[in-house]
Amino acid sequence: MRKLPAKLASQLYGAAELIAERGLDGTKIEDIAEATGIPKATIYYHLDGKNAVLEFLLTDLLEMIAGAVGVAVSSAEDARTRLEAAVAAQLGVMLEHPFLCRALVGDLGRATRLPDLAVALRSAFYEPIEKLLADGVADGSLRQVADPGAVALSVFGAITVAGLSAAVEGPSADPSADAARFSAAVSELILDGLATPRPRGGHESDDRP
Amino acid sequence: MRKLPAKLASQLYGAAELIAERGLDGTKIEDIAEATGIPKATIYYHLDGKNAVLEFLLTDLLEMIAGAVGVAVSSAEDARTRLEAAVAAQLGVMLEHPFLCRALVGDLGRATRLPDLAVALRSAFYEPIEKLLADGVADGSLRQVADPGAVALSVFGAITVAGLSAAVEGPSADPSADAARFSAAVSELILDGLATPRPRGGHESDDRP
DNA sequence: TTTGGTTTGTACTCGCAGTACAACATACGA
DNA sequence: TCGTATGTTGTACTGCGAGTACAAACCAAA
Repeated sequence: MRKLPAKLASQLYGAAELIAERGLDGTKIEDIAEATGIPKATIYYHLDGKNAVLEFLLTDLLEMIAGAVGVAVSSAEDARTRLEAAVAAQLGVMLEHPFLCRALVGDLGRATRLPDLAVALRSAFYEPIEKLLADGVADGSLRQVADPGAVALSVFGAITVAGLSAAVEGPSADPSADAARFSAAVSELILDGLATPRPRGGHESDDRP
Repeated sequence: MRKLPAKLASQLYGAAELIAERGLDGTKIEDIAEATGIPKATIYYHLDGKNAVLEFLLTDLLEMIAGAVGVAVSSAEDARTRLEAAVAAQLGVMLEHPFLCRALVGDLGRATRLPDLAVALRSAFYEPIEKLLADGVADGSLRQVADPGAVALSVFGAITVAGLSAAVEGPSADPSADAARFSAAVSELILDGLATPRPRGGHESDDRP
């Protein structure tokens, strides 16, 4: 349980695809043992069971996301720009780890029921956004909205679902290209909205009379 | 298996809260039997096991959502207005059935692995939105976006995550008020975006120099 | 009353998570 | 060199709970 040696940790990733594909329930500990090359007895020596395997993998993913987003968010730009960067960062990490993402969707329920993970989830995904929205109002780069909490939640949903479903579509040949595509789409949506009055970013051209 | 008598169906809903709370794995068939008053043997007579219980409940939820959204979408208004109505409809149903929603999040993985459900999920949530966006471009009430598929996905995410997490927060005293609140926030986001240039709906007042 | 669907209790099988434990490896001092 | 501590692994076992088998009711209709 404590501090899982690096070698084993890296081997454990071999289980991600399995879990992503069949769900944790559909995956026997023996399968994990076989896929990772770590014998069952050893797994149990270090980890408190199946859930702990998932927890380990997902914690890692969440930390990567939180890290990347953290960097994106802490630049000196205005909040609007940082929001775009955060979107790109989150989607970038997610698309780089499609199996982990799929495992996350697949066992989201379990994940939210593992207290540590629930916290990690919140701090990886939701909190940075919440903060950016507040910053944006302060620096004038984002609008004041009526219900910031609910909006932050939606923004979080927009980003995350895009990433998750991209990951579910199966691993792509060029994750970073996909990430760029999705991140442009998401940013376009959450910054400029869908209603017709002219956007302002400028990289658009929909003038047809 | 087929056509589960109405009486049993209604009793089965008694299992929703249980499943929402502990996840399907954490819920023994015996627990379900006890909670619903339907003896285990009878459950197995009609249903193909635990998954089928979940499938039954979620199919129902998804049909309710698809139905409500379907109505909202088929009015004579322009697409923008119908989009708002669809958001409100989806959130309305979701908040009316918090336990089912929680069960859905909790066992999303299983849900997506049950083929019928995956289809129902798509057609309840995603497809109507996709269509509305296209309609909106056609009737001029919504912008043309660069990547409609990805944007539709994000919109879907924005709505659904808002609803889901509202449901997870625990059942509210006044679901329809919450639904209205969330639906306003989501519509505000996806229609007008967050960037600073003036919104156009008009019910905003953030002029502070 | 017979027939055919339901309902339910009881008792069973069986797969798999988790545990126990013994044998072995490795390492680091003394 | 031994001893002690810490990891590694095989093997055999326990226990829980899903799903099954089945027989005995039950309840229409015909």
